[in-house]
Amino acid sequence: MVTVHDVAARSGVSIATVSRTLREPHRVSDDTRVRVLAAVDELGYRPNRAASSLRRGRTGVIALVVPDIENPYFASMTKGAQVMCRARGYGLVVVDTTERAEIEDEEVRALRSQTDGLIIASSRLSDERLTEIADAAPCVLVNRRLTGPGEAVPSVTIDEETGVEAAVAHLYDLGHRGLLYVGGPSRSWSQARRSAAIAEAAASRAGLHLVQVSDCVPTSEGGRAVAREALATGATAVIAYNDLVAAGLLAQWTELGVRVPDDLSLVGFDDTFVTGLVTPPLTSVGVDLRELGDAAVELLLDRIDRPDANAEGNDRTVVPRLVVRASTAAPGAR
Amino acid sequence: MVTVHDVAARSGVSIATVSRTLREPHRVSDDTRVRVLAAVDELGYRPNRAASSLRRGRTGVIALVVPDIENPYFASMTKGAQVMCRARGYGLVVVDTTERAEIEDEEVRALRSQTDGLIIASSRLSDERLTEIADAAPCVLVNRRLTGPGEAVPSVTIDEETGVEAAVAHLYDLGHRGLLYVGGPSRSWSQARRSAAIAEAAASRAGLHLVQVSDCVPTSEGGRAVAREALATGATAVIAYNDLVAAGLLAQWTELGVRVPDDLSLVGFDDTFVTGLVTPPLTSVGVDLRELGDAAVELLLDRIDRPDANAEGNDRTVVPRLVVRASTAAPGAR
DNA sequence: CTGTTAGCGCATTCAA
DNA sequence: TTGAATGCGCTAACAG
Repeated sequence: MVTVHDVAARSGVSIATVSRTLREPHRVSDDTRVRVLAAVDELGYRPNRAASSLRRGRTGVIALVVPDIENPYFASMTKGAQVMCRARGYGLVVVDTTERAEIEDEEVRALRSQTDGLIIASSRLSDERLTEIADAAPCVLVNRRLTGPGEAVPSVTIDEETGVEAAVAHLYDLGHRGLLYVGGPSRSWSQARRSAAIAEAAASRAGLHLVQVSDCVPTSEGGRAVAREALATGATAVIAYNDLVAAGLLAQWTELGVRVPDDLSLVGFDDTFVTGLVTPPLTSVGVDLRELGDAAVELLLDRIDRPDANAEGNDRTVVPRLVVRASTAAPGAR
Repeated sequence: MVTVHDVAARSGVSIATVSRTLREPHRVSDDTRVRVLAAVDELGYRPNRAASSLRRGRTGVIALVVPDIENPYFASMTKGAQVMCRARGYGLVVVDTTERAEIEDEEVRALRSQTDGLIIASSRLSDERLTEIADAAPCVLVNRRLTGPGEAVPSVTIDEETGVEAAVAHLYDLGHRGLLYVGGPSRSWSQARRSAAIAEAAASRAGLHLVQVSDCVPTSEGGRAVAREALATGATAVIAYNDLVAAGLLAQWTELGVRVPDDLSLVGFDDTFVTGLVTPPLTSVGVDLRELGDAAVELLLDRIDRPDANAEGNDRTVVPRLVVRASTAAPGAR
């Protein structure tokens, strides 16, 4: 292992100067700088992160906690976070909690003292717990906003209302009057918001009849499982909790001989790459997920790098857009 | 921050005993152990990883380097690796190289000195580079086996021959005689192996005519792009480089009015969750990807934990299985 | 079984 | 502009 001492010896300066050359290049003379950097290069020196962390009290690493990395939603978010971290010289450790609150709690507890900050996406934890955590370490929430005592916790959330409104408007304008919403897990914060937003968007439209099914497992299997029930509602348009559920519905319907969009229009959520995998390609509403990851990292790093910034104004809202593809059309070609 | 000193003070022992209680519980008396652990608990003490790493010369963290975390293939692998790491008390940092060799090279260079070991999946680097890397740090390769001087580098690979053979046999036995293989990027190690294996499997079967298309972009868009060309070959059965390509082919064919499996049988590769997203569900050949991640972590940690184990026998081959779903059938229902 | 002690490699005082 | 010296928190000898 190459250390500062080796570099110092090679370039004929002290270890302090080596360290300084790397951290504050402007504080050494041009001459020494080149000599030191040359030595660094020749020896292939890389500062030991553990030592540096110990001394500085910061690790240069942040953690991203997600429920399930296999879910395209979080995979894309992770990708965005990764890119931003690279750009800002931070390391990123990704933790998959397998959707379990205990694991999330445990991991977060461990992580907060070993990283410079946390991004917690779609948390399963209670408001109280999250407030505690944010109190102990820099923290950004994604898909969750705390109200009350924890409201100082910065967060990145999606403007579900706008997204839902666009989807409902789209279907309504096509002529649909019977609408079904296949909702996800009722404990999910996003689910609650989407469900409420859909109810509201529907209520404000004359003649639009809304039915909601809830607690669908948010996977394609979940979608398959409720496909029949969905048909039985007699709706002509269906909005699914996410693209995976939509894909499941679509697959099962196809097997049952129901055609989309001829017999039934279908809208997904999140606009993941799944939309392009199925036939017909799925109309979906969502944000650029990489951007979501990006934004969370940015918010967190700003927090860390200047902790004296005002705690207010630290929430970011991302507005989704409706991407119309081939799974929606006017009803009644039947 | 709570340190060993706080715990020591609280429990009336020395800092050495605190450390010992945590690392080698059997080497302290029952009495002290309970006292120390109680203090640890009350104070919420967690050993500082940076300090521990610095002192021990090990970080307790390994890195997993993948080309693209958004790819379901690597997402699933990551999940497996994550679970195994948790079980063995290691941290995992996942790095996405966005399919770029320079980034992979750079990241690996940085990572190898800051982690206890590396898992490099589907590397874009040259054999020479990989040999060098493995020389400098514990390293496990996934989907790549080095021959010659680097053959001591442990690896986890898939028995492509067996998988391909199963797929070809399945189609042949169904009665197909015109087979098309839509191959992936020619620089890919897996692609080369699959292509060769298919040629061989086809050659050994009387009357089977094989056509290969190569360098398809390994995404659903790539599949869509070659869909027409694939039809033009006149084949009655198609094997795609991976499930994404298969999904693309399927989607495009469906739009063109070609029915699967009635007009054409289709087999994917990797058996990812994409198989269940499309209609009809895709016959696919692949390994359990989580297991692949598991195996890689296990191999690496064994290497790390007992470095004196013989360097031989450190390769693991995982045998894929053919999962027959609804996208394959006898030809000529036409 | 337990305590004392000496660093791990680095960043940062403080003097020069 | 540079160098000498200190200690971050922890673990592993070693001594008792």
